[in-house]
Amino acid sequence: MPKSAGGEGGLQHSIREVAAKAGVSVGTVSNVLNRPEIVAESTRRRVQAAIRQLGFVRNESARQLRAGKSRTIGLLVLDVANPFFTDLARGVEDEANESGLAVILCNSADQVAKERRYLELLEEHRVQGILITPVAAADEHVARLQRRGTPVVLVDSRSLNRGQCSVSVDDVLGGELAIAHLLEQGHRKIAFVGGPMSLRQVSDRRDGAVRALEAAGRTAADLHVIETTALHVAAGREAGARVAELPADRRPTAMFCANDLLALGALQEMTSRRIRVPDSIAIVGYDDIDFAAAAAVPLTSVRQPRHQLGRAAAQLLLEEALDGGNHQHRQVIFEPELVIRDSSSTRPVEAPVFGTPHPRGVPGGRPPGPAPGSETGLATEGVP
Amino acid sequence: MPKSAGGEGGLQHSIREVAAKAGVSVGTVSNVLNRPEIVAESTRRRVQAAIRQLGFVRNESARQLRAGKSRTIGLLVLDVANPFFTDLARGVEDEANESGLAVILCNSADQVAKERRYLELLEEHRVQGILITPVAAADEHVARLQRRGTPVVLVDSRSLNRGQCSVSVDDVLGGELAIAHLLEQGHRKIAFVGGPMSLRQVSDRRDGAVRALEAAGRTAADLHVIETTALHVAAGREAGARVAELPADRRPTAMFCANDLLALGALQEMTSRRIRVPDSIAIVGYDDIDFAAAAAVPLTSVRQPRHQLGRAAAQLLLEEALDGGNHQHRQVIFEPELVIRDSSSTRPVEAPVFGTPHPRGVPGGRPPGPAPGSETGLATEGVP
DNA sequence: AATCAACTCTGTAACGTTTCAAGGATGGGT
DNA sequence: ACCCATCCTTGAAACGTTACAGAGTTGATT
Repeated sequence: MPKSAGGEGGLQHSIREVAAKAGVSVGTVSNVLNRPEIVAESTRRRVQAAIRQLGFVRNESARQLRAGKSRTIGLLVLDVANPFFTDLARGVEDEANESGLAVILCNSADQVAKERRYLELLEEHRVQGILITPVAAADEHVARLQRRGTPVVLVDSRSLNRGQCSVSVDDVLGGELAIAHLLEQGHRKIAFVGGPMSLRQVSDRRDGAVRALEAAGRTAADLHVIETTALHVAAGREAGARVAELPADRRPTAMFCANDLLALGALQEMTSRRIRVPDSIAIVGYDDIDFAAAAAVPLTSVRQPRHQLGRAAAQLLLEEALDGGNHQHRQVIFEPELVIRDSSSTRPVEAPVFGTPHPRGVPGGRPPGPAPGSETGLATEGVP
Repeated sequence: MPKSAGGEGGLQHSIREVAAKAGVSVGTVSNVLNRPEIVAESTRRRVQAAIRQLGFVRNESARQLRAGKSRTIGLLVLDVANPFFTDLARGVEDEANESGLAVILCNSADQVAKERRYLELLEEHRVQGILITPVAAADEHVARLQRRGTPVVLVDSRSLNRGQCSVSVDDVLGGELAIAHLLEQGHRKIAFVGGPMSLRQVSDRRDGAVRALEAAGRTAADLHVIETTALHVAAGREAGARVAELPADRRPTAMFCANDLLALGALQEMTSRRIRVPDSIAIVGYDDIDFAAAAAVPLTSVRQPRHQLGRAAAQLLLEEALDGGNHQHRQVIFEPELVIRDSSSTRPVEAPVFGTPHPRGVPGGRPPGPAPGSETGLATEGVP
């Protein structure tokens, strides 16, 4: 017996020691582990007993080395502290678990360097595939990964060249919904808060805002763009301060924030300056995270199907990983939905919206579900 | 040349192919990868060129198999959707990254079964160590892991038998602070909302509440305990409804919730029922997540040093993983701090508390930092 | 010349699995 | 008695990496 003998006390045991203890060959132990039905009952029991007594635990590295693939997928997001991404992550996890895969969750924190490091790490780990919300145009890295054989699915992002699958929500439409609503409320001077513009989500939402303005016979110049360096609460507070400090005649009467964290930050700043929301300034957020409804002034927001986004992305990835060669890339696009609450509407909303867990059919909203023309296989996912 | 030759196009390349292309032995390639300084400059360059041309990526499984250990640590938390845990996770990640380790983040979602599965998975991956916030008394599993040689550090939890390192915050004290504050505000009928009681965090906070009551000459019977099945927003709403529906004479005038998610849920429920907070009922939360300050009524909460908790835990783990044999287990205990905001105080607070990112020196609070008697090496971490 | 040290490089043996062709047993049918 | 099928089990060959003992080269020193 190599290493320390018997008992549970010893450190790591190998399959070989189990074999020795049970008086069989290593091949048989492996069979007990992987295809127990082909080994005789008595032997199986003997081996299982040995496994239990030794406290044997498979070495996943060795399995993977042999298999050439790991039983893991990677998920690389922009910000784990943002509830949008944790909800998305849970969707991914649910789906992956059903296929017996583990998820390695990585946080690029908006940094290209971190993103690159994590992609490398995931590739070294030979993950089955990678779900990524790219920091900027990470096209080159992603393409290289794919050429080397790692499937990649873009999450909350769209594939321009159709070179990979992607799952996203129509951010331009989201921006339109938000601004159309504000225009309808009578606002004329509107600020767009968000950044960095290199994030597609941010620029798309701004583009949607512009489009809505133009549809109402106004121009892009009517949108006061306040670019932030990041999408968290602190940046929102800062942006709020910048807005608040504008001379009264130039100050917008409404802010459309690129995500809820910014909106919550802006809201905090306004409250602390005793600027009333929505009376003095209206605020609309984006994502409709759970905390939006619980905010100081319940937040109007553009809802995205986060959990489903994650599930759909994982599904596409698994499909590609299993199909192998003849895989047809697909772009799944979900539709966002406007949820109106107090922060943008002077008139009282009909019902206490924030009392229901999942408000639906709110005026101004559109039915959820993927946009026309998108994939239908997964599309039904969008409509509960 | 085995497999597809040359170019970046081919799939996965091994060190052997790099060696062939560069006209050296595999050993040399390995040296270029791991100790480039011992190989002659010209050879090194040739090898590096080959690596680049082939798009070679190390196989981490093979490295790990050879090394017997992976370059990864596991972090198993109760709820990734809870900002408390994501903030903690970022602390862990920061610390791990500095040592070149990756973090596998797992979510037990309060389920013993999931917890067990993930522990097994992490052990199979031969992680350097595991940081865990146990669901219940997971003592047995943890002990087994340790006997087999995987270091384990309990996070936000305390080691009873001193069999492992642990990092926690004094939850009993936290409970005391909360209730002492409510008593001082004149509340006499106080509800404690939280569950399941099998979570040590929950029962400790309740015990602290009881202790504060007793210190004020009252008894445990004065605490109306409302046990919830989980610690998320929905459970908080439910609990809020239960409280709201009590006959007026039996309804408490204050609720102390075991975490902020519950508190936010309770707050939403009250608001939607037009029950005024804090006038009709005061609410105190726990954790002081970023969203607490931005709530409908800014939430009084017991703050925990989340990021530092994560860093400290990772530090202890790495220490144990490297020290190997002669490691002395340590229990690091931080102190919580009460942050008073509108949800519990009828009198206006002195300053617009929710305007500052990190309110300090709030009346009723105590200085942060580890409690006396705890480790000092890491202890200083607690005081910025 | 012979010896030595300093430098590079090579070849091979692990690491712990899984897979698979081939090798026993066993027992039923002829 | 022989052959075959069936059922289990075995042993060895991968998988890609690293570590290490040893083999060549050089160039300087005796």
